[in-house]
Amino acid sequence: MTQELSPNIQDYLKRIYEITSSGGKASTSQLAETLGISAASVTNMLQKLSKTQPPYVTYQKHQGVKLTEAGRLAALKILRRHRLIEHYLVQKLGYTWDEVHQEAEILEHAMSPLLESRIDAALGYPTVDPHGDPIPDADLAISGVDHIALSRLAVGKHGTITRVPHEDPQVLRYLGKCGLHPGAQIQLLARTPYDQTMRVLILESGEEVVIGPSLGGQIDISET
Amino acid sequence: MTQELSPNIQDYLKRIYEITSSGGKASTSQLAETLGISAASVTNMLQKLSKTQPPYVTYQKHQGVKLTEAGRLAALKILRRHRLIEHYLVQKLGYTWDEVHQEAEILEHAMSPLLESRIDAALGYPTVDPHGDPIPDADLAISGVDHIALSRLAVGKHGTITRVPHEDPQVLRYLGKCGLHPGAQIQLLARTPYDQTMRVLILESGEEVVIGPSLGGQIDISET
DNA sequence: GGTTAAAATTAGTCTAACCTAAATTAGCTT
DNA sequence: AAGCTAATTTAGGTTAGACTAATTTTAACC
Repeated sequence: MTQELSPNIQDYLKRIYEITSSGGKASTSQLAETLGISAASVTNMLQKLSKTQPPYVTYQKHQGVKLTEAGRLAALKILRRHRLIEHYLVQKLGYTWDEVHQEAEILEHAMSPLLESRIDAALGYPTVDPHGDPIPDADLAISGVDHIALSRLAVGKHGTITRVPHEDPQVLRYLGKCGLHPGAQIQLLARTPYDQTMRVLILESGEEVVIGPSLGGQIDISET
Repeated sequence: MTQELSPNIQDYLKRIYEITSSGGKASTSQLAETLGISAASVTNMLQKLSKTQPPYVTYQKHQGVKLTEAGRLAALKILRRHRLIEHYLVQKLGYTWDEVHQEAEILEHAMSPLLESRIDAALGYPTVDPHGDPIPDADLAISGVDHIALSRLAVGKHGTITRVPHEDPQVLRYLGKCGLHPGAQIQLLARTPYDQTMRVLILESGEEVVIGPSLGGQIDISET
């Protein structure tokens, strides 16, 4: 049961977790696309992961996959490592938040339980990573904060950024330049009816930023 | 030419470097033994490494291998990462010197050039790792300190420990308990003629330790 | 200089991932 | 309800790196 999973498999499980965390199933083509491999390869792996003892996913032909409890725990374990590393690189080694995802993507697979706990302690047992994503604790419990997508915030309302997308360095550099990091106070000034583009006021700097709907859907807010 | 070498190949090159650093060639069986794989697998790999463009080793049937310049540089690159990691884990994350080798063995393959330089800077550009092994600099230049094996020190002479073996945690815990770390001042009190066992005085603590010849051959001293 | 033991090599398999090309299925549109 | 298209699966092949078993080479000894 607790035989070490290959880095490869861990990546699959992590990706399935990310895709399904907002509900539903992960499709073969979604996985193929985001993992950068062919759909045929994904099918193979999903079949394999559904036939292990215990199975890590529930799979039915043409229906996509969901994680089993074993799969969810394996995904959380690697996600914890990923996010701890991101936090550590920013806090202790002077990385910027757009540099850490790629680095963590590799380091997460090279991290022993001891290193994990040392880094956790060195950071003071953090609960979120630099992008605002929650870090599962040592028992893999993960906090489900309730936030709302910026794109769903009502016009005129105030809020605090809680989470931003974490993968795309370009997006992160842009957000960073605007001051749109977790903790930043904002007010939604307007939303264009036609294309849903938003005008956002950043309270700290008093500056105004324009955010499109697709990016707005990936930024989370807690209303204040 | 500068296509990334696989972790596997890096391990081979590193091992060949370690075996041949005191001169001579690395034999198939030495490599098989220390890498923990079969001799047949090693032969395969050596043939492959001697046929790359550029070749990483010079290989002739039944004659063992030596690194080419390309192979030496690749080995030093990974050795630099290995030793930087060891130093970092001890200095910044509270590891003991017997814990770091295994950890570095894995992390070295997950280390980007950026991480390497950040860790190097965070440590103040160290020149030796916790076991006294020299760390190649960013240009892969490595300092050739001249030391002598403890087992070759003349009886009665004083010296400073410069290097200890780095792989075996048990040996390291023992040496640590004795106070036999790089920098420690010692005097060789006696060497038994029959079995070459040595009595060593540790000046700092005033304690006396007995060291066998095989361990003594792996501890380096600079005479004082 | 021949015998033999140890070391090294060859030959042939195996597994984990990936791939492409071909076949099948699901689900939408008429 | 038939047909079409996109998604998915199957079939078959590749590569890296390991293995075992069988063979060959080296070197050492009498």
